[in-house]
Amino acid sequence: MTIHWADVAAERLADRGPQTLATGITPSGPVHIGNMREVMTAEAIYRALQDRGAEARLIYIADNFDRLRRLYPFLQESFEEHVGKPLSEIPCPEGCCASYAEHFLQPFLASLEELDIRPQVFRADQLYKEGLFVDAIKTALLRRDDIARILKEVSGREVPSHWSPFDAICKDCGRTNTTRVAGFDLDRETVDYVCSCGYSGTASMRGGGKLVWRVDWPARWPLLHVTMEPFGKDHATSGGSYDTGKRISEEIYGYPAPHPVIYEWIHLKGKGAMHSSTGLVVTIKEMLDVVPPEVLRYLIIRTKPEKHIEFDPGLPLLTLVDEYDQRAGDSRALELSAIGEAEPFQIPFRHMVTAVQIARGDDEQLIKALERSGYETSRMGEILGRARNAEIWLARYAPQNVRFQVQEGLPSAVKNLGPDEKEGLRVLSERISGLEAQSIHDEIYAVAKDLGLDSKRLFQAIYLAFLGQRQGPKAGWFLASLDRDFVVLRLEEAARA
RNA sequence: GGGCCGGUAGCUUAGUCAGGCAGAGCGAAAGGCUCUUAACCUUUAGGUCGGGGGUUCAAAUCCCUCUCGGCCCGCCA
Repeated sequence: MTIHWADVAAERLADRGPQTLATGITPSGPVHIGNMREVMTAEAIYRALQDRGAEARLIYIADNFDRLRRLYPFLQESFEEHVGKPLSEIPCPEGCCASYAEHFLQPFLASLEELDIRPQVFRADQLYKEGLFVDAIKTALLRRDDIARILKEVSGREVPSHWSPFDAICKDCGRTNTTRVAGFDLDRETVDYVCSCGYSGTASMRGGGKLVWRVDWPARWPLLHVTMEPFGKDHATSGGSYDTGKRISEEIYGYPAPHPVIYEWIHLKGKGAMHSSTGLVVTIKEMLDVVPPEVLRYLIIRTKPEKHIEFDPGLPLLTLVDEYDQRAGDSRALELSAIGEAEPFQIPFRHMVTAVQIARGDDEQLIKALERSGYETSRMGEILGRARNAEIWLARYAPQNVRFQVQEGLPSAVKNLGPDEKEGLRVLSERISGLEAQSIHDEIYAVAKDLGLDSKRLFQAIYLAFLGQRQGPKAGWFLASLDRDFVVLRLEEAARA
C-alpha cells in the first residue's frame, strides 16, 4: 500500500496554514492534455488537502497578457502583424470571441468544468488593468539593478544595459517586444518608452504593460498569497525561472516562494512530447470526445507528476477506460479521479466499440443490440454518451483491424467458400434459435466438431458472410447482438451461395 | 560545457524519500471445454531493476562513475 503522491504533497503542506494552490496556462493556442496536467496536478492536491480538513483554495491565472510569440501553424498569415502584442489585445482568429485569448480560454474553461475542476479564475490583463501589480512594478523598476544581479547570479545571463523588468505596450503599434523603457514616474504611475516603430510615449502601470515573465511570476505570488504551484520541468531546471523567481520573491518582494511540484510532459506514443508548436497535440476537447471526463482525470492522477506519461489513443486507451470502469486501478487514484458518486459503468468499452458498429448510428438498434447481448440498459444517458465516444474513437484512433461493417447484402466472396464450410453455416443456422451469446459461441465449436471441420475455417466463414472479412469480434457475442432472424437468413443465404 | 527529471517483465508501471524475499495490470502461453476468433475463470512463464564500481550482514533503494531519453541554462509557457 503506497501513499498517493497527492496525499504526500498535502501532508507536507497541511500544517503550514491556509494554502493557495496556483496554476497558470497561457491561452496562446488550443489547450492540450499536456497543459492540462498542471491544473489536474494542483486539483488533486487540492482535493487531498480538503480530505484532511485543511483550508485551501485553487486558483487559475490565464496568462492572457503575454504576447503572441510567433505565427503558429494554426493561424492565418494575416496574424503575422499581431506577433508581439498581448493575447488579450489581439482579435479572435475566427471572429467569434472577444479576443484571441478568449477564443482559446473559453473552451478550456468549459473543459475544466466538465472535469469538475473549479478554480477561482483570474485573467492577467484584468489584474494589471485593475492596478493589482502597480506596487510590484514600482518595486521592480526601483530595484532593477538588484533583479539584474540575481538573474546574472542564478542563470548566468547578463541582461543588456537597456534592460527593464517592465515591458511597455506601444500605444501606436500595440507590441511589447519593440519598446524600450526610457524612464518612469512613480507618482503618476507611468513608464516612458521608445518603440522601434518610431513612436515614443508613456504607458500606465495599470495595464499599459507588464512585468517580464521572470519577474511577473514571483510578483504574483505575494499578491495572490500563493503557497504551492505546480509547473513544468522546463521551469524547474537550475538557473530556470523558478530558481530566479525564488530569489526575486524572497529578496525583492520579501515573500517565501511557493512549494514547487514539478511535472513531466505527456508524450504521444511513439511520437514524443506534445507541443503546440509542432502540432503534435491531443486537445482536452478531443480527449473528452472519446473518453468520459473521469478517465481523463485518471490518466493524469494515477501517474506521479515527475514521471512522463506515455499516451496511446489507440487500443491501450480502451484498456484505460475499462480499468477505470472496473475500478481496477489504485483505489486512491480512482477516488481522486471520480466526479460525483457515479456507480461503475458496466458495459466494457470494447463491447461498445462492437455494438456501435452494428447499430451504425441508430440508437434504437444500439440499445437492442446491447440488450440481446445481455446488458442492462437503464442508464440510457450514459450509454448514449459512451456510444458517441466509441464512434469518435473508431473514426479517429482505432486500428484498422477493429473496424468492421455488417454487410447489407451477401458478400460475394462467400461464393468461394468450400462445400463443407457452407454446410457448417447451414447447420449453424438450424441450431441457434433461442440461444444466448455464450451458447452460440459454444455451438459454433460444436458444429465444426460434428462436421469434422477445423473451427478456424468455420469462424472465418461466419465473418465472411456477415462482414466480408476474415476476422471480427468474438463470434457468439457478435451474432447474439444482431437480429436473430437476420442471422438465420444470412447463414442460409451464405450456405446456398 | 553545466544542471534537473526519467530508465524496473514484450508494453504501462509500483516499490527509491526512510536499505530488509522485486510486485501489479495488460499482453503471451497452458488449461477449464475434442473449441486461437477482440467480454469469462484458473494456472504458468517472463527480470543482468540502463552499465560498471563502492559503502553495508544486506542495495532497485545510499555514494561515485558512465550511458540512453527528455528538458533547461537566449526568448518563452
